[in-house]
Amino acid sequence: MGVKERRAREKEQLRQQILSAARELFVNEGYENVSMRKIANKIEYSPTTIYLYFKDKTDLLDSVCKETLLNLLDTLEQLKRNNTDPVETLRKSGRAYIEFGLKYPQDYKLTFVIRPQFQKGLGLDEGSVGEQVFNYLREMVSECIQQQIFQQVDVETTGQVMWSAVHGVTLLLIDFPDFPWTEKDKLIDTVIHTTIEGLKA
Amino acid sequence: MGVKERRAREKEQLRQQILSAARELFVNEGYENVSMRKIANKIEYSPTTIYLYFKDKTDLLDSVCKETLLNLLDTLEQLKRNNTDPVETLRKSGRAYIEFGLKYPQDYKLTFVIRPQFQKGLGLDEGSVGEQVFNYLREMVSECIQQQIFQQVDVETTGQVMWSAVHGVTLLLIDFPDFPWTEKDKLIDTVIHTTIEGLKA
DNA sequence: GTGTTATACTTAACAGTGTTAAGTTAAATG
DNA sequence: CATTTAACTTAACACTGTTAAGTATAACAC
Repeated sequence: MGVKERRAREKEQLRQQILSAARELFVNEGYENVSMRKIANKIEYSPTTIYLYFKDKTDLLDSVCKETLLNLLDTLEQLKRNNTDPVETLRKSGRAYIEFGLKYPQDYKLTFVIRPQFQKGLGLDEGSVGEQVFNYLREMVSECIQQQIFQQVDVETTGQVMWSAVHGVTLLLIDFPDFPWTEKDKLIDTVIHTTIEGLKA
Repeated sequence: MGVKERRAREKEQLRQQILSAARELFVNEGYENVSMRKIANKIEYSPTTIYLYFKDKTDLLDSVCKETLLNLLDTLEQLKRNNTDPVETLRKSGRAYIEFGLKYPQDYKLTFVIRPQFQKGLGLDEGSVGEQVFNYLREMVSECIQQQIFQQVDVETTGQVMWSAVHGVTLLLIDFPDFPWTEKDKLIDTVIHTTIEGLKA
């Protein structure tokens, strides 16, 4: 009975094709400026075919964002491998997070800014990839607290403060590219350094 | 020759009418979900009339955002009145900034997130209201540095770090209302406190 | 008061949007 | 080979931002 499996494989293949066409267009032209017809043209199918694979345009957005979060998670997880100093690991994680956002600015905005506008349900539900990313942060922060490096003992609050800092600088750098920023790397380092020192104090 | 002046006054009045109808709709229904026809209906004019007062929809957005920035600037300026301790003033300014964002979440997003997506030119040009807001921040930070309270001596970097922190927490609280945040006020206070302590260290 | 001009506004239209219902083609099953 | 089923398309609906052309009215000159 290999037929059904081949068909399923083909379906999955087209699904992926749609997804990557959508991502490419969303990223290059902006979510609002991409029409279902544009995506359809790119993959050489009729527009309505997409609706056989995705409920609607926001479902497509959802799936693109989920992929982005998986990529982010993967990037972060790779840092954990050789974690010696917990503070150094946290610092590196912060850097990696921001750099990820700057490397894929449109994907980042899509995931952390555009998506919430359309899907009130945050995508941080239990077991979701979004939650896994925040769990990673919790873990990093937790180790710093356990070693009594941080004054603040509440893991949740500490993690949220850290997230605020990196999220803030990432979005500002993306959204206001013409602003007379301090040298980019210096700004990023100072943001992370300041936050960590503040948590120590 | 009072006629021309009356006419000008009437034009300005309609312009304001359009603007406040647009703001109300943008805020309540989201920029994307508001059509020119909707705005026109609300003010009981034909859709094309709007184009006699605003170049296009993004121009309307621009004007709404400018008003928002003026409101924010006004809110901040009022804090400067009785400034005794510069650190305390900076702390209060940070709080006021975040609270402004949370009080008018849609206006905040419109100004600091949606607008940059449509208008690459940031609205932080010389002499703009946006620049005035950042100048306020510069001023606050500068006083802390002058009194040698902050270790970091670069006004620009310090200001940008501060902005990152408050911008970040504001947007996170707006965009992920269902996330299990620490008690909101505690989070805000900790973000500001951490950043300021970090800058001292 | 009448004719002319400029201003303010509207109507109609274009090319595009997300999405659905109905119709068609082609492949797998009996 | 006939039938069922899955995959895909066509046509349409109600909407979008925006422009060109047309209309009515108010202000002006005489």
